[in-house]
Amino acid sequence: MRWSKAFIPTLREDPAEAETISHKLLLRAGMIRKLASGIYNFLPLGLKALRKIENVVRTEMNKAGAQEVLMPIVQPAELWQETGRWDAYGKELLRFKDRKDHDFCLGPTHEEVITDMVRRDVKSYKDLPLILYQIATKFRDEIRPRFGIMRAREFIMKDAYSFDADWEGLDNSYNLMYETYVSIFTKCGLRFKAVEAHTGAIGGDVSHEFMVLAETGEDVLAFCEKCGYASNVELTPAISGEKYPSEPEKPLEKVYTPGVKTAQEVADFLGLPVSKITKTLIYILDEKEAVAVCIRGDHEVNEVKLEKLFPEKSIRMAREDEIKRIVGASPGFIGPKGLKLKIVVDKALEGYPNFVIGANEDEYHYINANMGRDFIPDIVVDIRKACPGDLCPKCGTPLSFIRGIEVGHIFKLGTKYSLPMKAMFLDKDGKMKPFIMGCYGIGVSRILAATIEQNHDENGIIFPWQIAPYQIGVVYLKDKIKEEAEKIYQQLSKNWDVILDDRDERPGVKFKDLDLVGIPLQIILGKTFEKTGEVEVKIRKTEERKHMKPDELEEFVKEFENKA
RNA sequence: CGGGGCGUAGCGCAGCCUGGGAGCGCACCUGCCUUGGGAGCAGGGGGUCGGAGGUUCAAAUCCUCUCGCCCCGACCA
Repeated sequence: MRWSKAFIPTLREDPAEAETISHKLLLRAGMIRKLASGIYNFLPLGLKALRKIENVVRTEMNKAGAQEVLMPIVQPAELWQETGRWDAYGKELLRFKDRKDHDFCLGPTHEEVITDMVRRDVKSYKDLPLILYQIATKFRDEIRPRFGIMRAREFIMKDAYSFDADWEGLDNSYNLMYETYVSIFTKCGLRFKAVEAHTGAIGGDVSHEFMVLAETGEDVLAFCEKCGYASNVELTPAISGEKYPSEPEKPLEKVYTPGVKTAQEVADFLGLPVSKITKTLIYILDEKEAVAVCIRGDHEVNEVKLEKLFPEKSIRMAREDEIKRIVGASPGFIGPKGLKLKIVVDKALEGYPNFVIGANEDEYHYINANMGRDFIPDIVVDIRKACPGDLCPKCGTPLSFIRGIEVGHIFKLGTKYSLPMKAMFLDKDGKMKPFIMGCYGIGVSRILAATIEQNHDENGIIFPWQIAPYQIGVVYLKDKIKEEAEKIYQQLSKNWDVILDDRDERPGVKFKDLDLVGIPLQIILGKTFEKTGEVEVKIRKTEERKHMKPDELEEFVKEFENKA
């Protein structure tokens, strides 16, 4: 491609709408433009990068024996009603009616459609296992889209579904996909980690997330450097590494704590560490029952654990007015003593002597509270998020924590969809059985954003070789040497994606643009070329500059590619 | 859904409080000049000031409504 002919509208300044690095750079590099909130156009350069990612995904999926299909984005309500998700899915499912007044939705995921596809035509165990996938547009009407294509409403996803005759088969398919994902993300040049994960709206019991490690990630991962254990903190058992000193129980004392509400404020007011404060949160179950959850002030409630404690029930925090009505005191002054609610106490309070609790009376707390003496919990369980200082549930080593961007998620679904949709096959023993399913997603457009979050510097994007829209950029700085640049461009284009900056621009502009869009190798013909006949090769990532004769380039690029 | 902010040229913004010429920088076009890190000079094109209604002799500016976008919150009391 010649830059003079290319539609690559780069921007000198950061657009005001962008907050995160990847969002700013995608806009500035002329790869995407917003059409509406959470809905983006992909310009040529952005699409090219996307295609590169798709290509890696497709190649590896095919290698694993999966077969590509394409399913519609518009889906009939009937299928969603079969699994009950028409009602269960909530507002993220964008629904509408056609001219005949029939209900449809835009597909946020395709379990129903694929299950329907397979149940119509797969009748025998002989056709199993079967793994089908597509790379397609999804629509989820996110509550708050943000960070550009990182959390968009319309986005590109690779979703795969496996069908097996039994659970062993599912294990095989699942492991196969796990390995395939490892090679996909490795080939994309990403630093990532696979973690045990929460299954959420898709369902099933086992799942793993693939997380690209980046400061700006929305998820937190806990992992063990020693044994390799890793999980999303939503799931990590909280095992305290702290040993509480045995300390005689002091008498309970009510203290006046005017205007201090948060645990930190209470701690500061009383001159105690935050860990000595407890906070009591009120949750509403199924819109009728209230429960109190009591944890240390320096800990956080893990609502996924709460959900598991009360399966099948909807859970939300109580509003301030509800708390006043139920407890008779304001948030910030709630405590377990004398509360006429079910009281869930976090395990970290077991054996913890002399802590502070709210008095259930505005402006007052109790100090020197002791569990068992001053209040009796209904349940003592692990209900908090794991945090630094906690121990690995597998080997007891202190855990490490890191932020990540979820780019892949694989699930063992079992019969969650096949059973309600009556997707059955005839097994060896002559019996009808439901398919044992798995599903496997990769956020293709999100990988593009995640790649940039992980690979950039102050000058712009630094694309990994495998997914760079252009791998090589050729620049000449004087018209006199245009011919030579042209020759190099022609030559290298036979094997690689090359862009020739033939614009009538000053050198600075060309260099800035090349850096901004993140082309891994820059071949520069300027002063030195005129003098010595050697071109300069700049490696974007390391900023190394090498000089060589034009006929050495091909060999150099091959080597560079092999190391990438 | 709650709170906050913002909509003025392609992008970034000023002007609004205190009503009366629609501006600045970048980008774009023409010419000269320049050519190793987003040059300089001169000239030029481009706007229903998000939309509707109202107040006024007069509205980007004041009032009402509306649409869109961004941020925070909706989970730590």
